[in-house]
Amino acid sequence: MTRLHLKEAAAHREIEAPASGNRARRKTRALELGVLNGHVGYFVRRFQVWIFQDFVRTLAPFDIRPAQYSVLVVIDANPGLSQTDLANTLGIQRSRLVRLLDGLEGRGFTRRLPSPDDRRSHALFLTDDGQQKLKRIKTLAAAHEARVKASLGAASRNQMLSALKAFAIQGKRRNHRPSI
Amino acid sequence: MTRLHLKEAAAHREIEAPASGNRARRKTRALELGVLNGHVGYFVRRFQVWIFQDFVRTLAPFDIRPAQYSVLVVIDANPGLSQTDLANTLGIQRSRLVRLLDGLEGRGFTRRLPSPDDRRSHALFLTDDGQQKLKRIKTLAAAHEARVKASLGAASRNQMLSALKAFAIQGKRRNHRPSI
DNA sequence: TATTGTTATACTCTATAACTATA
DNA sequence: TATAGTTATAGAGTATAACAATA
Repeated sequence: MTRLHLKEAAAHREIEAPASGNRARRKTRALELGVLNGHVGYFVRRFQVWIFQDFVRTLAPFDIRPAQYSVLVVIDANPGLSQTDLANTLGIQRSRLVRLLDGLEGRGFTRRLPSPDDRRSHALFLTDDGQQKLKRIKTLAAAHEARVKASLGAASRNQMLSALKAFAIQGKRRNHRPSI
Repeated sequence: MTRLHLKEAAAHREIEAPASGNRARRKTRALELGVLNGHVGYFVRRFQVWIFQDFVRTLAPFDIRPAQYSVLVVIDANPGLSQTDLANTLGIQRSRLVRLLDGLEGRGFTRRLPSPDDRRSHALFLTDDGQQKLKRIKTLAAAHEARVKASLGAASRNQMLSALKAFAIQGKRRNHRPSI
């Protein structure tokens, strides 16, 4: 307890100090991350936020967010799939997918057709317009991906991608829950 | 357009098929990820969600979430820092940090003391109890991290960590905004 | 004028539970 | 009984704008 207080006091003093170490007036202290340096999750999260920001910015002309993009892509790659299958594939809640599809359908990207063999479920398709727009969307997404690659370095990017894919595949065995 | 419709029809037929390829009755189709396979962001996001889920589950005895953990750790490593410095370090909004600290302070983890050299700002500290609890919290967090390492493989995990750190450091030069 | 902490608002997203109509 | 789609709710998190006190 005593030691802790001394430690606090010392650090407190540190910010009281002139802090003229760098240049004119130091605006931000150099901060320690402590044990966060040993947590992959911390850096993964920061990276993910940055990626999403860049994605949203890049896709702004189409007003498409990452989740919407993944929905469009998977429907395009698996026409006629059900909402449950789509939700499970993407690791999102069925209930969340409903509003996601409502939005995309309202904007003319997707359609819900009656499933031919189960009257409870829908068969999902892209509209013709949705298909055409998706092509252009994919071009912008590719530009985004190039930026990711550049900011990470091609080698690291490729290593990371295969490591994460291995994790994802392994995850299918890990549990059967919607989230990975 | 014709080709697209044919493609749709073919896939549609696929789900109409008996689908008895695997075992008794196939519950979920094997779905294609399409171009998502080329997007790091998709897999990073899935990984990040899994990590957070595991973290929350592991830290449940202390009811501590990732953001709260990172706040505690950085205050512990930089006693007396200001809210703005903390927010910038973690890449979160100043406005978000307010409620985060309200919660932690209400639970006796942290304290806001008046800054000695700027009456606008606060100097943040852990309470004695907060320090003691954080030690035990770190133990659980380490167990979580071991699980991350195991599910990723030690080699991939280390590569990923250093690649993400390099990205984060580079990001400090990239822009001065709070988000990385 | 600029910055610090704060309040407020809008959206996105995760997590759950429950309901209906089908199976 | 179980499943598909849906509705509703709670909470976390991002993004943004504005305000009072202080620099």
